[in-house]
Amino acid sequence: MTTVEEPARREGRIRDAARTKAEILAVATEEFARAGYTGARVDEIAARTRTTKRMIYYYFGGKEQLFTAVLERSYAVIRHAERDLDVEHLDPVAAIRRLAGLTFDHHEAHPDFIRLVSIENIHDAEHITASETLSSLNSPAIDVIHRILEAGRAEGLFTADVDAVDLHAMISSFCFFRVSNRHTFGALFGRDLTAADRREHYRTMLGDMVIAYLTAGRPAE
Amino acid sequence: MTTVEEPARREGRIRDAARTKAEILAVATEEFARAGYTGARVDEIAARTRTTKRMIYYYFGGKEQLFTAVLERSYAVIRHAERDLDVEHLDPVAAIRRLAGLTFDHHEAHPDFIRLVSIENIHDAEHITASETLSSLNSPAIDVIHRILEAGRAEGLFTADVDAVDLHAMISSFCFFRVSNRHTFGALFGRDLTAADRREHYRTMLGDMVIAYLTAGRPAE
DNA sequence: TGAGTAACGAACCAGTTCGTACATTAAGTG
DNA sequence: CACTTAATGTACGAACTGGTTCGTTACTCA
Repeated sequence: MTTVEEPARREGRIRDAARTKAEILAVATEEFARAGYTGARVDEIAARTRTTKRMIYYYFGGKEQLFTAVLERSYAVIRHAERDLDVEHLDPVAAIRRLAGLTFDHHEAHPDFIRLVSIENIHDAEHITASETLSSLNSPAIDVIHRILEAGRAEGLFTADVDAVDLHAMISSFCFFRVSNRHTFGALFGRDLTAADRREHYRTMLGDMVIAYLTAGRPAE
Repeated sequence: MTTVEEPARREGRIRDAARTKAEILAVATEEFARAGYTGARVDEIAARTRTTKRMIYYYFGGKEQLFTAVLERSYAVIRHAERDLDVEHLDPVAAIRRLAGLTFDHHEAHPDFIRLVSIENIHDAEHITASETLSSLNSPAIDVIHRILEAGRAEGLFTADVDAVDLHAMISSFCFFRVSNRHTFGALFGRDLTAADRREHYRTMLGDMVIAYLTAGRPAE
């Protein structure tokens, strides 16, 4: 152990700034999502890394900036997924249904992201507000929805003149709530909203709801 | 100050167990909602009370039990409001619309409760699960929805055979999200979902959405 | 090749935080 | 009025926590 090196084990372990930084971010994402901002421990994040706490401060500056970096990376993933939506070749009804379905899938696939957003809301979105990267981040999804809605109205399919941002809020709220509130909802109503065998049911329900809203004759107002 | 009593000031200050307990609960509710479970400080709660930290441990046992007590009291308020729903004298469509409206109003009126539920979800609802009071708490709202749906189906008004719990999830998700995620949503999309001048717009939108879903001819399935 | 620098680690520190031991006092009760 | 007990306040401590200090090592480029 003194003179003999263990090449396989030590490989790539030393002097890799990008890797160290990425590893800290990955572990921090898990830890913040698990325990909340205040509940997350810098020491714990460091311990689960192949480096030390010193490096967290070296690369990120502090706990607050680390959390902001975690949020920035997480939102970047979403933005990336939204850029690949590719639904505008479909007819408006199918396009909206597919968009809602993909939003549904994405929320289900990223529960850690949902938790981070919940946590950030508990802290009044102060990190997002302070981050130039995030506050100037336009969602491609809004543009997609906007164009689909216009096409749908042009074809006389959609009677409701909904705003794209509002529709996005409507779709997101169901997808988000289903994941974010699954624990309290399950405990209080005895129903697991994220149970695998009800997945298709809720996915369809969301699509039905949105399409029904967009295609229904507006009620008296 | 030594012999002369100040009746108005000292009135009801000493030896009032019920009052001390209630005051601790009220302050703790604010503090937990403000800072989260881990972020809330027992010392801070005590300081904002007319009593000391000793009393928190005397009456509640510890931070964890105090948080559970806060949740129990908060949910009791909801349950109480739900018992006074009184919408079943209306026709099914009006009843659902009114129920959705009242749910909407209740969420808007109790942002602290929303935050507590978000916080409890971050902690996987472990306090609710452990509390007998809460885990055995049936929501009157579900029964109300159930009966309205049956009436609506009997009258041939509602074509969709939605489950009451699912419809409750659908209504709640929008009401909840609008309050819980207002900070991140506002920061990212530049739209304040809780702005007073858009309140009626969203209230109507929710009602339209639910009714459209319930009355629409079901899509191919 | 050797000096400069980016990357890294161990140990430490000052302030905080939950919880408790101990002392005290108001209010019933016989 | 003694006497018991529920209710309350003070002071303290052990463990934790974010952040820092100081020193070391691998890489690179003149």
